[in-house]
Amino acid sequence: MNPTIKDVARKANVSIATVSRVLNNLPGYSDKTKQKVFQAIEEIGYQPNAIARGLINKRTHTIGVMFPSVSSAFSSDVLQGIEASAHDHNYSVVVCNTDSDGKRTMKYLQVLREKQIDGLIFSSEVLKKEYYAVLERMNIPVVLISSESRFVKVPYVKVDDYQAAFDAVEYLIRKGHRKIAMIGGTKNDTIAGIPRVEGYKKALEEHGLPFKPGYLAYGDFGFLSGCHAMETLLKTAPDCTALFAASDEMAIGAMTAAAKHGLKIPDDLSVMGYDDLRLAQMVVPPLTTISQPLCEIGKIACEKLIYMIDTQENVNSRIVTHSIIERQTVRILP
Amino acid sequence: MNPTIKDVARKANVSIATVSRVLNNLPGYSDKTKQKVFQAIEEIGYQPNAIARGLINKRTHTIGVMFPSVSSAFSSDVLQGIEASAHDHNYSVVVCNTDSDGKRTMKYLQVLREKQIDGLIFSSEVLKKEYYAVLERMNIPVVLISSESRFVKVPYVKVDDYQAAFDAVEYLIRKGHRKIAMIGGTKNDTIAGIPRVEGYKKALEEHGLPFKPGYLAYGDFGFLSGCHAMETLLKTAPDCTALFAASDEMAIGAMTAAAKHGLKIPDDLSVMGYDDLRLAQMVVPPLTTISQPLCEIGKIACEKLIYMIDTQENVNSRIVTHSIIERQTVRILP
DNA sequence: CTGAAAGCGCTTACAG
DNA sequence: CTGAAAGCGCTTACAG
Repeated sequence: MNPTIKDVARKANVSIATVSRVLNNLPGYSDKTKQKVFQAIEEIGYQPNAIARGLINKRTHTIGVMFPSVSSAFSSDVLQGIEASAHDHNYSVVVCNTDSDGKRTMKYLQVLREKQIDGLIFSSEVLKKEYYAVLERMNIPVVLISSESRFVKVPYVKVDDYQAAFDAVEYLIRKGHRKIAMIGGTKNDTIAGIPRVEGYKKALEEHGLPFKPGYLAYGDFGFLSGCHAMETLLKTAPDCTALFAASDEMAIGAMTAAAKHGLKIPDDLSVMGYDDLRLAQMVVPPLTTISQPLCEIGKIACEKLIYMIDTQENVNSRIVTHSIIERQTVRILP
Repeated sequence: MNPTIKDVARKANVSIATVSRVLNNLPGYSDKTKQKVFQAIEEIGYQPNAIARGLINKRTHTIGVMFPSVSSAFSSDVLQGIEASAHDHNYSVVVCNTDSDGKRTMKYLQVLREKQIDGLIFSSEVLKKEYYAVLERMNIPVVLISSESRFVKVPYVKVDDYQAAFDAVEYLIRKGHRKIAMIGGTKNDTIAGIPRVEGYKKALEEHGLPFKPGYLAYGDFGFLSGCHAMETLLKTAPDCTALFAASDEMAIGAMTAAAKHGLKIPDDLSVMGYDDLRLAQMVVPPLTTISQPLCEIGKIACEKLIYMIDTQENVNSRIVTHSIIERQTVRILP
């Protein structure tokens, strides 16, 4: 049995109320009692019971974090940031893997509610009405990562995918490319799929370049899908000089497929990715790509969440700046 | 204010004791009351408060997980497995990032204790005496991942690194290689450093091959260190035909460095990695490597932990089987 | 089958 | 400055 506040009270010869006061740094005791109490705590190795505390305070100092998949490079970097910030503020984080499954998500929302978490970070998925309904009943703050919700004003923090894709393609154009193909992510993905394709189209348009359907292929963000998409593009866009892929994995898949067909990168084909995974620096040649400050996104989201918990005030969303990491897969066209 | 058990008791016209009974599926009420209670629960949208429950039951259905870094490929895959298994058993998992820092670890141990977690999974680091001392006072079960502790009998689940390295090198030998170099991980790392080097030496020895110090270089498991180590080996082991690296990242770094010097892989140099990261399949040529079932390791560890929590019994350690993933970086020597 | 009451380990008015 | 007591939302003997 772990010692309780009663034990220290007895040991220090004071009431539990007094012990509680010194524990919580409240006013109302002499220096002498304070010493006595601390000594007693020391001697019996007392640690407060956060559960009992939580029952009264209605604060658990715990937040929930939901990812479609905790093991993705994206999630794990974001999680690292969240954890760091949470720890700084004395919060714990419980991780939930939704598998992008509605039932699982609802189940999780329920257990998080029962466990009385103080707030929730919801990442990389659309916040369905159904989810929001329970969040509302839980009456806890939520912040979204890489996602927005139109019908409610929940703050989000994310990169502007549309703009980032636009910038990537414009970068290619500035390097002299006119025939630029793209491999999009999952076709109807409203978060990382559609906006990036739109940014691509917009960049072409602004620079007076025609959009040709044959120049656009789709994958699912994964390596293999990048290989396949490249095979397609080799037929439908044989004359393109540059390629923008909506993920590093697809970009690398495309590079692999291109190499199989004897294309040299960047001499015969320039390639740009999106994500800046660790592996982007490891491939040959190293991949030029779009970088999102994932760890920082996690930190910012967590900070916003804790701010909302502490103040009960609302908070603004935040578009975080992406950047172009120049490496060696883009060639300057004369 | 969320509704409490009192509210449903009032609504259903029964005592809170009765509500509690139907909630917990205990015997002692008529079918009619059961219906009434469920109806009341439904109507007012009641959810039990796990904190109040935890205070009495001394069970929080929460486990802690400590990693040196949650964002590493290793940790995130293991975490995925842990989360999956925990969820299946109705446990939540709170993640802790120790940064391999003793103070941070102790701090975390303390908050986990205050939060009354039911058990702990401790990954990829040596369980110091200091840590174990608080764990003992917490009186909760612990299981280690990819780590063992000599002075206490805490169960672990891991791959046999010594054996895995041995197998890798033996594989190379079977393919006809006699001059095999190695890039070891962090030199004094007792978990993933030393054992792999020992396995390498043992395999050479068993096959009557001499161990030459010049054939062994050290890195820190990272990509860059692999590049550097390869540069060294090119001088100290210019005639080697095969290389075993203690991590995929180092293997790929070595491949990159070798390529810079005009070596073709696997024609001029065979390479074997360790980890089977996603990127192992993406490099050209795809890397032959040692695979650990990370997700499964996480699951097994979690299952063992929950078993210990439930039964209070001890549990055996588990060596999980690694495998050799044959891809295209090892050439058969005539 | 059902309820009143004690108690889990704390915090917080309230009274002195 | 200090303590007795109520209460947070539950569970669990105990009595009926």
